[in-house]
Amino acid sequence: MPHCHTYLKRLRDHGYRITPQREMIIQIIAHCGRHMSAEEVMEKVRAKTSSINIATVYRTLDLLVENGLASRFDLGNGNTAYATSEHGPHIHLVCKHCGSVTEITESDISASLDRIEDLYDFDCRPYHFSVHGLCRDCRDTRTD
Amino acid sequence: MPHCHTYLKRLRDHGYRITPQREMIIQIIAHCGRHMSAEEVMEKVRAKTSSINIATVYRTLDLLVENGLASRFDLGNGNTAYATSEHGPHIHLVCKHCGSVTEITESDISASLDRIEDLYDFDCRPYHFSVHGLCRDCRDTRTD
DNA sequence: TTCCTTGTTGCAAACGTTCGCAACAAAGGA
DNA sequence: TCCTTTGTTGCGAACGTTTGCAACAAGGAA
Repeated sequence: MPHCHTYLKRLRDHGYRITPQREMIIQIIAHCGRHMSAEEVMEKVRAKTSSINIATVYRTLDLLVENGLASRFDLGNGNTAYATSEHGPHIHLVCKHCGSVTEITESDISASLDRIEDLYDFDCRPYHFSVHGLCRDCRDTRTD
Repeated sequence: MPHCHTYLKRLRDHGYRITPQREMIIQIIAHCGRHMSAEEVMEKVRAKTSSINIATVYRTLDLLVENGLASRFDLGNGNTAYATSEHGPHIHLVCKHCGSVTEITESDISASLDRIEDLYDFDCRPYHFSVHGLCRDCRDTRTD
């Protein structure tokens, strides 16, 4: 459900300027239902227009993350992905073997987050959060 | 409690060769009680001997992580740290504002890990695991 | 509408990390 | 002991990402 104008409004309300580059990048990640790497966003940009600089793509994605409009995920092996945060926090199970990513809901771990807040007086903001391990298929075929 | 010879033996038992470079890197991270970045390891190396190549430092740290002798931590803002895994899994609370790192024990979140395993049939291996949020001091001084 | 302020962009350089490759050397066998 | 095999190293190039800076342009004021 893309709401590009909502994202743009939020940015404008925060005092940021709306540029053609930002509009295009927001449109791309809002319309793409899944998470994307910066390089994938770049490719979509190139397909549409005379290429935006890659530094601008990174800066715009960072801007969205900083303002809570998108999430940044560490997919392991050094890869980073982004997605709009329409559905609240995203928590991922990343398989160390095959790299598959399973999305879970925050409520599945809320008990532990509450416990951490109580014990350590630490305000958990798990907007991007990955648990690394082995998915069922990979666990069945290896033992380490 | 450094047990360099234990680490070296484990590597040899796995079929890896023991080189002066590996001995030195293992000695450095085993004797340093806290987590270190690759660059910090490199500095310690330089202080002791005619510099080992940085690529060798990264390769050795990766080797230790892959063989369960060390852990790799994502400290947020793109920084990565390493530490020997003498005390079992390390779970960190990383403050998004000041970057402070608080170590917690696995038992604090074991209930959620068990729940994830049950619900998603996913074998959690949280040897390196970070929860991002705000520490008490930073939470008290800002609201976002 | 035009002007001005200042946030944003593109570029190029730099960063931390990884990779390919030829030279080297650890470890086992003769 | 020396030889052989092959895993490891150092080097340089490349990767993905971030940064500094001068030129540009969004958006408000006149």
